[in-house]
Amino acid sequence: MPKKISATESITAGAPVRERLLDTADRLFYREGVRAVGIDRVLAEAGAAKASLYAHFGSKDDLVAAHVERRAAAARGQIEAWQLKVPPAERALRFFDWVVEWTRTEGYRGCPLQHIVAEVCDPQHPARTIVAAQRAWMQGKFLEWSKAARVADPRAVAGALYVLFDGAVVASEHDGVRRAREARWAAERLLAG
Amino acid sequence: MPKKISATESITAGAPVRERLLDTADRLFYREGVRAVGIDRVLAEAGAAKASLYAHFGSKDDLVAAHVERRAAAARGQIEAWQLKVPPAERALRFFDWVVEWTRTEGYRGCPLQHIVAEVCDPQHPARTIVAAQRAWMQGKFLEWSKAARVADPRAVAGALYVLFDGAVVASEHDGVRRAREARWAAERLLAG
DNA sequence: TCCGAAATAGACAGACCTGTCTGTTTTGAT
DNA sequence: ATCAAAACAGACAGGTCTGTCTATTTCGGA
Repeated sequence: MPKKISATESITAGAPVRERLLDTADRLFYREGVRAVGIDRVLAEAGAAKASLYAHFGSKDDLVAAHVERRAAAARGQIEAWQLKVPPAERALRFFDWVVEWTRTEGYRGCPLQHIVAEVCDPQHPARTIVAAQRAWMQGKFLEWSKAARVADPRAVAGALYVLFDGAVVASEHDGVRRAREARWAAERLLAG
Repeated sequence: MPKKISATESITAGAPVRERLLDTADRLFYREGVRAVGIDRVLAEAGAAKASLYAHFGSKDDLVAAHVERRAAAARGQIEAWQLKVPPAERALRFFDWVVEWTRTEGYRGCPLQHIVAEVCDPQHPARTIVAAQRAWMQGKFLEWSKAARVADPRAVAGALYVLFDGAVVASEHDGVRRAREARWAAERLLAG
């Protein structure tokens, strides 16, 4: 008799258990928050045993960190790939097209990295160090793009663009895509002047 | 023998119990998050009995909502008062001075209203409706100030300023006041052009 | 076919959570 | 001084949480 496959675990059923756990945790943690989702929910929806989770990840905190690292790495990968299709001088502005697309995606609920900082107040938490690293990486990108855009003050513009980006991400969570578009409009004016 | 006063409850000890509870909840919820703080913590630090909490607030969710409403009302009050000291045409820009001051305050940890949306995924939660109302109010303010600043496109500028505001608030939580200052710099350029 | 590694199932401990309920003490107004 | 409302103290129920542990099953390679 074939192994039973429940509706909730159908997406990654059959995959190695570590992948199944991370896929499920990633989805639930983003959708409902890392504190609201317990281990048992993840195990049930992943169709995995508790011992497997602790063998692969060690603790819930480390599972949360793995989820954050996966999201961060995915974002870096997408941004790097997207970059290649855009001339360097246009990247600072057209990055906001990428943001608009992101905030338009089904089930968009804001930035998981921002959420972690809201949910986990301990700055020593493994997930928080990943967030800090990602922010440093993003800061570097904004500076690189601002320089390539040949603006008068690349450092100031890079900082302003980062604020616009953070704002677009969180404001779109509340008010919808219009905020991401407004951020793009603002970015255009900052880069033009 | 005088009533014992513990160190943690010293700030509002002696005040009516409802006020004591709300003060304590407000402080703990903001500092550690509404899910991380249980009512037993609130009761212990407020020096109150459980029955008092449920008599005055009905449930933890309603206590959370009261905390959010208090923060929202305090922000409205501060902004209305600050407004009076600034000529209408300068309000859009100089609002960001207010933001800089806020993000400089001791123990600043971002916007409690943004945190609520990250922590509570149910849009029907009483606290979420308060957040939505506050955002509508802020949107009105930005539009009013943008019109008074006599910019070419007040609606677009108002939207951009709101994104900058959200961004300043969340980015300063991660990276410190510099982000709020960068937001002010960007606002100045948006309002000048 | 057999063996070992990996995964599963699930009981269990110990802590914490919200909310209810009972009984006692305090307090303030008459 | 008396009485009623309010607050306190704390047990209790019923649930959830993370993490550990034991025992069983699955499965691929030699």
